[in-house]
Amino acid sequence: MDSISTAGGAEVMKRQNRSSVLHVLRKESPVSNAEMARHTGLSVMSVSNIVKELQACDLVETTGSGESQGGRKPTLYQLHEQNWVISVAIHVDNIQTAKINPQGNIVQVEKKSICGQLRQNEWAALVCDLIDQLLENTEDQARPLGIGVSAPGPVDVDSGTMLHPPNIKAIEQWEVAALLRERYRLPVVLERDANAAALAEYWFGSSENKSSMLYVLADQGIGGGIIFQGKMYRGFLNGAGELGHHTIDMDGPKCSCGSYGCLEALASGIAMTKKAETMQNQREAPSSEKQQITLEKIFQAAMAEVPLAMQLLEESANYLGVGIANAANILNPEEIIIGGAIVHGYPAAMETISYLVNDRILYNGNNSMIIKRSQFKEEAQLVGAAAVILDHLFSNPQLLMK
Amino acid sequence: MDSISTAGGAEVMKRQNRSSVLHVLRKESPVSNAEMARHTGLSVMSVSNIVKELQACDLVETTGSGESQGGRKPTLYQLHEQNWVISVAIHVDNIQTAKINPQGNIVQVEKKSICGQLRQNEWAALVCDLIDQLLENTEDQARPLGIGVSAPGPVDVDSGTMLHPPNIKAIEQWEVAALLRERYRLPVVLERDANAAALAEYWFGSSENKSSMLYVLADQGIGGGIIFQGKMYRGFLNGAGELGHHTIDMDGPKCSCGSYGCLEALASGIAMTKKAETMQNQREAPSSEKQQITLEKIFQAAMAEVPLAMQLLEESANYLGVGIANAANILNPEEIIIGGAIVHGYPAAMETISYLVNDRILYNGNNSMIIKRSQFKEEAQLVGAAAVILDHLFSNPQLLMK
DNA sequence: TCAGTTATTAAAATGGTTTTAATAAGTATA
DNA sequence: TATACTTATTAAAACCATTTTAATAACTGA
Repeated sequence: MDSISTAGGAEVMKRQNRSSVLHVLRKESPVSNAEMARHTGLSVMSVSNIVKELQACDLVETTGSGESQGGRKPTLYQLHEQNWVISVAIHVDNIQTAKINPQGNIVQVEKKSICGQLRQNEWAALVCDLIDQLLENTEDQARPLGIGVSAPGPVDVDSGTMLHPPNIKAIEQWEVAALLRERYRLPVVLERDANAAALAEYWFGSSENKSSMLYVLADQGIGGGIIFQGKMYRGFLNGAGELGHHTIDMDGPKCSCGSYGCLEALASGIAMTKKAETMQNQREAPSSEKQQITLEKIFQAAMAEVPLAMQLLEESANYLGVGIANAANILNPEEIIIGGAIVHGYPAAMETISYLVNDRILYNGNNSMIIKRSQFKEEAQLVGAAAVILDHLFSNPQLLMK
Repeated sequence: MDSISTAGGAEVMKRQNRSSVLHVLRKESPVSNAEMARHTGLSVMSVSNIVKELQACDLVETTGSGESQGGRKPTLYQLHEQNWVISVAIHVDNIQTAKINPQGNIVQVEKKSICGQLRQNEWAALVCDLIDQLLENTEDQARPLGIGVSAPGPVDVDSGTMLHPPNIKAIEQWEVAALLRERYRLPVVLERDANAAALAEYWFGSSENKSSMLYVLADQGIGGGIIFQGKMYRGFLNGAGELGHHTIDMDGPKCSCGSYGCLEALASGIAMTKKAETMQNQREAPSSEKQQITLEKIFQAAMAEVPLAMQLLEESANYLGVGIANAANILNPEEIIIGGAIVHGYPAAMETISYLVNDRILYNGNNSMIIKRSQFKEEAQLVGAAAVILDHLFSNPQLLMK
């Protein structure tokens, strides 16, 4: 059976319609039956029945009644606020877990920093510990609905496996989804971090919910996530959106990936600190006391208007502008959201980037493409992991109901 | 109503199922009811009924019976070969029209070269003339099912309007779809040329029908089309796939689009001829008789192993390799097909490009990404326009079935 | 207060799909 | 050659989520 096809009988229809209603509830809530009917194209009666079903499963609640549109006041509904999912964000140097409700609000967070090299089973133990902490003080009525995991790429989404993240040597072929599914008996979905962050922004962040969005994560490295037709586009091997590793200067410096002149080798936090170190070495005697340079310090220096720092950041913004314009010409998204430390630590970067992208983009009738800074900062992946599992559950409502 | 949503009742289900069957008939024919049921996920009974319906509309025909799989021989079906659509390919210097059947075979072609500047209404008259010629000697039983039009971008697909093609000055805001729909009383769809060529390759060409494909058209200019989950991805303003205008060398030459170092400014046919002219001028006295350089002549020179020509083409292939690798890292397609004069006039380009792409691509487990040369040459857009209208009809079967 | 609008609900009708069961037409093996 | 087993097709009945129709509820504005 073709996975693309949506053919089928009443069962398929039922699933699609419940999925549609759930997605509308998430996007438009609080919302009335009548309005949901307009959004989904279903009859009011069907929506009414479906909502009643969802209420019976404690997935939906009433939030009072809305303004009259000239007749009887509508009853408004939303996804039940007390429901929550478990969200896990695996980073190179820390792990976060959280309870997050369907509105994308963080109810509780647990975090653990990681010093030194951990083995794979130590990572596993840590993740489970943090989840257990979330579950401990649970006198909630509501059960967790599922677990979403965000992790550095590459990942195999289908099997829920972390493959071999370049900056976490000890992890290889870790079937994290299977582990958690087994242990907690819940639906589990794994997603690459930039994709998760993209979905966080699309669902709960600065996105205006256009049908296509490019999310760029500009931090120590540079990655991205793509939304096509309201859904995440992962590509063949979950490698879509790796715009950090596209060449914008064929004569540029060598990149960690082996190519030359990649955006990441020119504009990333790592590239900037490396460049700053080189400049420092040139100016001071090699034997003198060296100060450890970090991205954070570059931001601070720029805030203090140190010319070299400002120049470094401005250069980075320039490269980002060119690179993002490239991606925009290939993808032609309706909306671009830029997140990560660079645009938050040096807000002026957005101006440079916006200018360059608008200047270099081929098709942009009436300058209608939107380009914005992300709403989420460090918590992007965490909220994103929640969005990922919620998306999975809403697209497969049979996992939630009955 | 959200355009993304597939919610609805029996009517929606019916349309989706007929659409699925039609698409399977196109992809897998000749094919039995039972096999179609497996492909679509529908019951055999439903497929049987739907096929019977399609037969009644003369859309499907039997092609005898297939091999036994251990039981009764299956009756095989395919889309009726005698049906056809009208295909129109608008190029900068010529117009082609054709009758094309659902198997993608060209039944009849008409072509008209264009010398000098035509006005918009002259273009219109010419297109209609060529279509009329197709319809003239029609003692066919079957009527044409619809009209597909391929044209240089930018185009507005929704309204079927050619906006302002940079190389056809006289055309601006030409509502070509409305014109043809009015005149011939048939469904009409307009598509950008590179997208049409991409669909031609995906449906009828070298594609192995993976779920995602990047098609690159490397000719005088450089463009592209993207297939995503088996469907064309157009982007916001139908501008997706414009990888000709992404920068691969920030210090590169100025491009016609205003940017610097675009792939098109470095690797395209126009870029090569320009470069060849410059070299010629440097070597000869400016007053001497100059030979007009064309892309075709460069290919011939390379065939004759003239070093300069070979170097020019090899350089172009190099740029293409880098540019396509960039797009591959952003899109991570399962399959890349490269068409246009450059890879057909200089086949060795494929080796260079393949090598570079495979070398520079970030995620490519087991080298499983496919990279191939296109099957279609000049006729790509023409066949593509047919694919585009067929796709439209198959996705909206109510247009076909009474 | 009455006419007009919007929202919700109940019961019946609808309509395409699936199920069940029967038939048709092959293959493989003894 | 007969028998058992497969696979494909077809007909009638059952199914089931949706829509339709009609009635009711609740609010606005003149």
